Amino acid sequence: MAALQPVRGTHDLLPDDFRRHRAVSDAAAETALRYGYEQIATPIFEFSAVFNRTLGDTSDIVTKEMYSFDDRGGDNITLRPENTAGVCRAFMSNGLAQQAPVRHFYAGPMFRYERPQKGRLRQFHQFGIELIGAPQAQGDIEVIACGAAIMETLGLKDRVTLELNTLGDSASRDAYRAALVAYFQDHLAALSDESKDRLGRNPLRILDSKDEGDRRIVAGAPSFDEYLNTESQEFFAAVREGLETLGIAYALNPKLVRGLDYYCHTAFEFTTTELGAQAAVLAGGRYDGLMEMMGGPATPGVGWAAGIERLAMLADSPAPPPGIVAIVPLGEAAERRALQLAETLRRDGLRVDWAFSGAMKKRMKRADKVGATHAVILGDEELVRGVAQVKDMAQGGQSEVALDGLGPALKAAQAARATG
RNA sequence: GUGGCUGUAGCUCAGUUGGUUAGAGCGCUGGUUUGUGGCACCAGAGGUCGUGGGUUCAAAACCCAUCAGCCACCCCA
Repeated sequence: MAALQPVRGTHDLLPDDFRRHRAVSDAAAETALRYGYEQIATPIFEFSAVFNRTLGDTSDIVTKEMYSFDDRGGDNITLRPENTAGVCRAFMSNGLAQQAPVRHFYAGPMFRYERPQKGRLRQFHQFGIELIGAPQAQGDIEVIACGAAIMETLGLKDRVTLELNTLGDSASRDAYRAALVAYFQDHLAALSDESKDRLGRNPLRILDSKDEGDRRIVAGAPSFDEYLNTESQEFFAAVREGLETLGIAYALNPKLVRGLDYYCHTAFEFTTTELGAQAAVLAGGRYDGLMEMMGGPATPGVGWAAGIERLAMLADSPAPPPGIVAIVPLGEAAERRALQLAETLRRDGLRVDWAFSGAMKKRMKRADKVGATHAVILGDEELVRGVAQVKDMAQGGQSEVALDGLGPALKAAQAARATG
């Protein structure tokens, strides 16, 4: 293993990458704030039980993808593979039930030991929102609307589709699950090995199998509609009606299933066809049973998580930060003066770059390379007179400006340039 | 975890049926005289050919292993 290689499935975010990354999370945060959500941060690691209990002990995430280890005190710790469980844990730890309903959003790294692919990393970043303590369908609608608004802000509205399904309440789901298991048991021999395995862990997944043989069997499987009780049907109808009221287009996908055990009722996913197998770009649902699974009081919740890297790949590349200014001192005295000058300009709110060495030509070249709007040329002669030559890098023109008031002058010049 | 494709300078890639000092474009450095970038021209630096074995007189090219990326499955954001 090459020591200078990053760990498999991780990568560095260099300025260009990071700008994309930031553009996505900033846009999402700004939108979430407008929906009344506030940012929180939970620890990157939790006691393993937080995830074991909530994600279901048969899910792939828990059984083979968690980064778990014993710490020096002997506690079993896990690097968070997702953040909903952590947010719920925080909700209970901090007694936030008093303030319910509570609206939170988060952004940060998650860890899953998966086989890397484009848009699938071992350390990846999610942005997500959670609405806790709201059992009403309005909650589902709001949360989806917020997701849709973010897609729109990122310019992805026409490049993603919202897929929607209901998993019903736990009574409906248990009944359906039992019926499905019974049905598939009868056809066990014809099922693919993978689906045989799924039968024990997550039978709903078989419905979405890509295996030819499975599909034939699935065609005759009982349909969820027959098992959805009135309450669940009404709830789903309310969600759909709300989305229609808001003009949010969606496609019903009865095969849309959640991988994690805590979901019920609404399940949704914004998907794209532009990222290969990694189609889901923002996905979530309702998780009314989660808090109880964790040993707390029954508390309803809805939320979603979005893959920041995936969105960053789809969204337009943001422009680099504008308006940097380059200082070009000539000679030792000027060099010393430049130190102060740079500081002053920075306090005036300008972005300042300067090469620490090199002849004028080299420094001018650098000024050009970093995209400076202006070069502030400071030589011995200017120094005595308390002025600098300010060169407009785009126009090529140059004028003399007094060092006092250089900051405001540069800002004015940049502003004029930006508008003109 | 399963199957497949790929791996040559900082980047994108070329490298004929294994055969002398491994190439290009971009980028980088320096120069085209003195305190002025972009353009052009000239010159230059930079490569353990992913890594480790093996076959061969000879391997970047063939074989094996390993690591990494990518694709599909799987899983999911």
